[in-house]
Amino acid sequence: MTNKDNLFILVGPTASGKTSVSIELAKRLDGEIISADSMQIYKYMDIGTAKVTPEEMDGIPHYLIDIVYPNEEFTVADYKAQAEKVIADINTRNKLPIVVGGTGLYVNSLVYDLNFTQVPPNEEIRKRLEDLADEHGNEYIHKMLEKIDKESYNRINVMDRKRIIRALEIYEVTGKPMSQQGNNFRKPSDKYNLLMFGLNMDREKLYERINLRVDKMIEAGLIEEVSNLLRMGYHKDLVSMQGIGYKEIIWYLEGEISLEEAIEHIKKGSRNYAKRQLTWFRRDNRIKWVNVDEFSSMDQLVMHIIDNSKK
RNA sequence: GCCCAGAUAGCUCAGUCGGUAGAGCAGUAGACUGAAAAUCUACGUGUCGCUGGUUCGAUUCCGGCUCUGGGCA
Repeated sequence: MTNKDNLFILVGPTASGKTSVSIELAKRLDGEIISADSMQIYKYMDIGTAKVTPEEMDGIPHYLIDIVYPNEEFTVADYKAQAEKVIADINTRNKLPIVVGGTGLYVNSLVYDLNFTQVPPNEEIRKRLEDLADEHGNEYIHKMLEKIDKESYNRINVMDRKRIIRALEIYEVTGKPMSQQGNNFRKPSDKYNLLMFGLNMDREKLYERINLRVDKMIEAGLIEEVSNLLRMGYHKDLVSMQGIGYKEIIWYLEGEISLEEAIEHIKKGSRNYAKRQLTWFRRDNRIKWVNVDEFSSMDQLVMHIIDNSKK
């Protein structure tokens, strides 16, 4: 009955060319871009996150980039809330919102039936459970989970401390097991007129592009970017500083590894990450995949996507 | 030219007192409910350099050859 908001989504592994394709798409579809990237939200972290530059944007509005300082907390729930607001706003102006990014959980927060309103992280509880696990082992807290939430206990591996703790935290705060919080990760949201496209290419080519891009980041001054962040007081164990490219350069700056080793680590980390991203997106069968290699020009590629979005 | 040491998984190497082999890394697949570039799980067949010999049986022992290090001339 009521017209649903439109939402166009472009996903893909790191270095697959999302940025340039999205800008081209936005120009031709009268769109505006919303990033779905858990690292590009941070200010001052530009080179290592391969953030769009103002020149590349070419006048297309971009949202959810540079929205917090590297020492600020930002979670999926924040992402979902802000992104939904921006999407609604773009729709009321009769423009097309285009979500672009590689962070699977962020994208899924928009396209699956999830709500994150119930239990914000509680550092006190986490610390206490963390200490318990340190003292008695993961098995101990895993057993605690078994008693209160069998379903989550079966789903979560003993070694996955982070998720065990989260499940216990939710129970402690609400008195209800995590598995009964009413989120349905498998149920697609019907909130939008949705179009999803995924960029991909041969694995070998993708890895070559990743390796090359890491070299370019170093040339572009990644080391300076990281030492500036440290100088500004952003500490190495902040979530933001755990990003690929940042933690490794910090190891190098602290003399733990050579620059060459750091670069290899960054390349490997990025390759592994790209693979994990693909695992995430492959399971969503709403995504129409586009093999970048099959197109000889950006123009052709973008036209192909636009043609397919009309069907 | 001679002497020595190697040659085993994509890489670095272990091993088989003779019964066709296994670690680390790389890689692959997967999970993901407020850290997600995080966190976690699973997955190891390769003419054991080539070629003869001994043997019921050789990647393993012996000979020759090729290649790679190192040394001596």
